[in-house]
Amino acid sequence: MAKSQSPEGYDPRDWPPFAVTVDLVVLTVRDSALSALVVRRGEPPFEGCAALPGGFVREAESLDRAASRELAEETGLARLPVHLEQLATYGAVDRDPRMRVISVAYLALAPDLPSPRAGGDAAAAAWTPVAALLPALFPGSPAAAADATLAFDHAKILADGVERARAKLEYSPLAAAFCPPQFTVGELRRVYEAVWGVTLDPRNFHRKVTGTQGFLIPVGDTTARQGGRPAQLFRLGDVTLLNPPMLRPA
Amino acid sequence: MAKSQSPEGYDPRDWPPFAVTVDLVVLTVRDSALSALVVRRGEPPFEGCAALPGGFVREAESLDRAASRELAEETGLARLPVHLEQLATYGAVDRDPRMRVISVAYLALAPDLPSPRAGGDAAAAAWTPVAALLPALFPGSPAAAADATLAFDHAKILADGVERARAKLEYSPLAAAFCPPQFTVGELRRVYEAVWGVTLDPRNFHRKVTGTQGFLIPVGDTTARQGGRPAQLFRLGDVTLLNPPMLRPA
DNA sequence: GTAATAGTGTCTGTGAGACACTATTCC
DNA sequence: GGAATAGTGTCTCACAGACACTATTAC
Repeated sequence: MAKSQSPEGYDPRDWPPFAVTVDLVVLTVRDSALSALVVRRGEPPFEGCAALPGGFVREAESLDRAASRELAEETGLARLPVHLEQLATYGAVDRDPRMRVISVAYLALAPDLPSPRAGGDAAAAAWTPVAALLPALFPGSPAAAADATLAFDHAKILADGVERARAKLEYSPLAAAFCPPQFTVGELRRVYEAVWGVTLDPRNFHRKVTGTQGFLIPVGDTTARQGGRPAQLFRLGDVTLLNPPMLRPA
Repeated sequence: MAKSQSPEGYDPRDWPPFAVTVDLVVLTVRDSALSALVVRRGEPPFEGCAALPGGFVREAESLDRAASRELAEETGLARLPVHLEQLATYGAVDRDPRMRVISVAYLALAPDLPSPRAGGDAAAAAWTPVAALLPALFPGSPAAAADATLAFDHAKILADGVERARAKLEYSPLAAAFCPPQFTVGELRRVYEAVWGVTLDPRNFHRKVTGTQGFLIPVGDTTARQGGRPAQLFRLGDVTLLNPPMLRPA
């Protein structure tokens, strides 16, 4: 930004125009499986492939606003109780064969929504288990289905998003973004297990998570959503950083 | 990217053109102070302010290539022994008063280079202590000088870059990117102290860093660059993740 | 000698993981 | 009763931080 050839201001010839889009990695936990929102492409290139939802940034909106607008459009829900943060930007010259596109990817974490999308958009978005899209991230999972190939560089973007989510669960209370407002320790544990792709000792997990100051606030009620002994309900506390962190097993 | 109004392909009217730039947060440790490379603006807006080096992305180069090209131009060095990674993208509507600019920021970590810049560019880049640019990041440092105000949203970008560097020192061997190819434990400790803005116990630091498998490889030689008992020289090992991590003091 | 830096040893508290055990529900 | 989930207690090992002590240089 400091090196224009015309020091008095910007000459349009100085800067080649780029198309700027936002792509969304929207994750949730459904049936104990980490799942991502994908659309089905109906036209070339990559016709028939799965793709991440996204769209062009408008002239008068910030990147953050473009991301939340696209998220609302794709899910059909206006006020979404989700976490949304910028992930990274992808700008390889040939990432879109038609033209030069810079894509700013965002990561969204959502609780298991009753219906993936109720709105009336052309390409219906659907939840797909990440293990089917990127088997390499979940060792031991079956090979990817043929129709689970992601278009463009979206496999890389999704992988980066999953890795970001995995890392954030360690030192932030973000796992609760996958849960309803009130949840049990067991539900929270299943989130960690689904995102990390591991199994955790329920007893150590319980002791650790309830012992971390400010993470979980008991609501005082109990529930028996899973069968077995009813569990205490909690809501998320106000910490932004977990201390000590929840470390992934080595 | 999935929601063009003209499904057969892209119509230029679909996507408003944006200028795309890269901005660089280049950090080094000079005289035990974390310092950043800044240029002095010679024209409005923000005339006379400090700014991060950067420039427009060219039509046929990737974002990563644009960043390393700008870095080479600003430092005047062709083959730089630096770490370079993408930081984040800044796209507020009014971040540049003249036009809509999307800026992809990159973070570079460099050893203390003999001369900040030998090349012949208009705005000479100079190393400035981060504590002078962003006193809030270093509690106890004197207030910022008047000429240390950063242009545009560069204060936020620099703060994000410093925070990224601080976090990466914990779980990656990236502190060595601030050191020459061979270095002592004391030099490495001064890097941690400068970046984190803390003082560390030299004895515990030594035991911990030499005990982390794969981090430091003894070269077999010694040096007495600091006066006092000569210290062993090490080179960086081949780990990419420190286990256990070097945790910042709470 | 003193000052300065390098490096080792030892103790103590905290926390992670393994796992025995009890509690409360549904069937 | 048995199966399933919730929750507590206890043990062991690893590591972070505090700090005494020795080692090797420059002056």
